[in-house]
This record gives sequence, structure tokens and C-alpha cells, in this order.
Amino acid sequence: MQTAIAKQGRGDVGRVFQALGDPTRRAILDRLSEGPRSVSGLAGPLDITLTAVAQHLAVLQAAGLATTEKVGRVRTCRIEPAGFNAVEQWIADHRSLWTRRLDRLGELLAEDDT
Amino acid sequence: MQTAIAKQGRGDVGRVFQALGDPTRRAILDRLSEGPRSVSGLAGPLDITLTAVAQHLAVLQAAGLATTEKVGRVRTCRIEPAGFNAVEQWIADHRSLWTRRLDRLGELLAEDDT
DNA sequence: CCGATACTGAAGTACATACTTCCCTATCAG
DNA sequence: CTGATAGGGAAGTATGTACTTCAGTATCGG
Repeated sequence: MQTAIAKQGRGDVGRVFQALGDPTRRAILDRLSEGPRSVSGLAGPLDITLTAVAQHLAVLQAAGLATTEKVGRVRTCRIEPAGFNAVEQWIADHRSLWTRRLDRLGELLAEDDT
Repeated sequence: MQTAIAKQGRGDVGRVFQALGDPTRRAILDRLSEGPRSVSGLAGPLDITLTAVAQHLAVLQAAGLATTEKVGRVRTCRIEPAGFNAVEQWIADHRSLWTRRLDRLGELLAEDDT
């Protein structure tokens, strides 16, 4: 067990990467980074309809990147930092593989040279 | 200059995230992590056509995640570790924002509590 | 030279995704 | 109560994306 790629419980990395692939969703996360917002508060500067924002939020929630809570008639949206762990972990795991590869390559060039 | 989000030269993060969103492309990167491969070498265990793999490789190249070099009639594909820097940077930058937010939140709860 | 190998290009298809509009429900302000 | 505000649900559209097949074009082995 060296490649501990499947970690972090549930969130499959694919969902997260795909969620982050959309510029509008990244914009939403940008705004949420500044603090919690309502759905219409998010929709305002984005120049898309409320419905579209709600759909993006559903994606972000499914990916574990945001949480929402409805209080009165207002749904408050927050960022979910833990959702990013899986992705960072995935990259870190893979990066360690490459570097190991590259180190190995260096050794091979040094000792197994013609 | 605090939010150094637009760094790392060219690669826009969107492309990278989107490229990583596809499971087939992640599988390709997995195999490339073990070392360079030819296009058909990648296609074999993936159960898709050569053409499809070539298209995925085009996406990975556009995202800066892989490089290819054609020698004879064989195109050799390698992973490009630097391509991941932008993404890690993006996450790191944003994470610092949230944690700052959360720290602030803690302070607010302590002094400005209802 | 000749057939197999390793791709490349163009085009087509099926499904996903990012939106929209329209309408309906719950809540708050007066 | 009445109207405005905040959002939810369903459905339609339009573009994108992941594939495929069906041709080619180089290149290598014999």
C-alpha cells in the first residue's frame, strides 16, 4: 500500500476536479471565500439567473466544496475547506511518484551509463 | 500583492481542473506516473480507441500536464509535473483566505457574540 | 518492395452541462 | 391581508465533450 490515493472518505476527486473546472463555480467560491452569502447575493454580480447559481451550488455541494443552510427564506452558503483535501492529497501522492521516478532516472543515468 | 492567484505563467487553472475532471485522463496520468509511454501503450489497458487516447493527450498537453515527442513513428508521452503547480497554488491561496476568515470568525464569536 | 505498425485527420453520434424561461411556494415588511 | 423578496421545480435549448468509425500518411521489419 504505497499509493494512498483513495483516501479522505467519500468525496471522489473526479467530482471535485470537475466542479472546479467551471469558471463560474470558481467565481462563486471566490466570493464565498470572503464569507457566507445568500444565493441571490451570489447571483448579483455574476450576471446569470438565480436558478443557474442554485444549480452550480448543487454541484459544489455534491463535490463537498460548499455547504448551505436555509434559515428563513434565505439560503446561506458557505465554503467547505475540507472538500479540497482530497484534491491536494491526490496531487501530492502523484507528485511523489514522479519525483521518485525522476530521482531513479538520475541514478540510472549515473550508474548504468554506457 | 497578496493574492498571487494569477501566477505560474500561462496555464489557466480552468483548463487543468477540467482536464483532471475526466477519469480516463486521470488514468492516463496514473500510467504516465510510472514512466513514459507510447500512445498505443496507453490505449491498450484503457479499452478505448487509439484516437480517443490521442484526443485526451491533446487535452492534457493543452493543460500543461503532459508533453509528447514523436521520434520515429512512435509518439512518446511524459507527465509534466510543473503543470500541477498552478492548481496547488490556487488551492493554497484560497485556503489561506478561508482560514483567515475562520480565525476572524472565532474572534467575532468571542467578542461580538449575540 | 510490402505488409504490419503507429499514429493522424475529418466527420458523426450520444450524452453531459450550462444555461434559460415559466410557474409555484414560502416568508418577511407594511 | 397584500405585495415584494428569496428561492425551488420542471422542462427546453444550445453548446461541449467523449467517444466512435473510416479513411489516410509515415515508418519499421524482413
